[in-house]
Amino acid sequence: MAQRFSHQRERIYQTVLERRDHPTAEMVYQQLKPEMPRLSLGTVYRNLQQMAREGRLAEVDGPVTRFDAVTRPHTHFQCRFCGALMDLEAMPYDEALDRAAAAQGYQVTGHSLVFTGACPRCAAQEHPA
Amino acid sequence: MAQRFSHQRERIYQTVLERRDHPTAEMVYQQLKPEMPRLSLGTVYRNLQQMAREGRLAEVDGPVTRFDAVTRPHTHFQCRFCGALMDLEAMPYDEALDRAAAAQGYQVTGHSLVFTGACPRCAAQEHPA
DNA sequence: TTAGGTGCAAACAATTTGCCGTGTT
DNA sequence: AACACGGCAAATTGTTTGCACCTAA
Repeated sequence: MAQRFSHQRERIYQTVLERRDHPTAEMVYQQLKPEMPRLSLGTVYRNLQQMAREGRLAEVDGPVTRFDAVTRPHTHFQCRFCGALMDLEAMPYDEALDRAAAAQGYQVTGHSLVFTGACPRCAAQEHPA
Repeated sequence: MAQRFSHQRERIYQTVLERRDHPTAEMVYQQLKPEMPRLSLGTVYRNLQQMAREGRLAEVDGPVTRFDAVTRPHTHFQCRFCGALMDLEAMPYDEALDRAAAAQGYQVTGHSLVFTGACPRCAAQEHPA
């Protein structure tokens, strides 16, 4: 019943932790394949999902699911030009938001806040709104 | 080049508009099939996507994409028990949020705010936190 | 008449699962 | 030894696309 140690799982976790770009299962797989040639994509999916269930990783949903090793509440920014998903500092209203939602009759356990727009790099190029 | 009138598209739009549960393509298809037996799921996907591009509908992403006829900024609540996705009144901090994110160096064009927890109905049943 | 729209089926892409051998405890 | 884990491939599921026909303008 209890969980056992697994070399693969630890490397998968470290990969998500070290990368700051909230990788997808495929991205993790591609990165690890060279050093673990027998690794299978199914294993990556299974472990990411398992760690997400346990709260060791956070899932960020979208057309393709991304994973985040930062589980404390924070905010994301998605660039609609390059597609990158990056972290933002916590919003000043974080707790106030949960309270406001709770006031509408819901039991709130958390929230997800994602901003959309142009990241500094893409904005610097030619991207007229 | 210009868009033409299409009976199917209008019924698809009305369906999303009338339902308040942010239906998926499949849900729209199931609802319309009885009255339009020759309707195809591909057509539903094509039209939903087209209307989303035009801004006539909003896309809410997740493992399965949902569609929303309310395109003015507002907030969603997702129940983690029954899976329902419902509207919340606008949060009091809506514009302040965009300003806070912009202060971190991004060109913000919008945001998505989704709360998670138990909806009133599920909370009323047996769902200890 | 002439694009745009539709139905249908095949193609795709992301993710899950069954099976069976392997590794941790 | 027991049972979680991993590899592999097949199966599911959500979504897109090619093509020939239909229809609004």
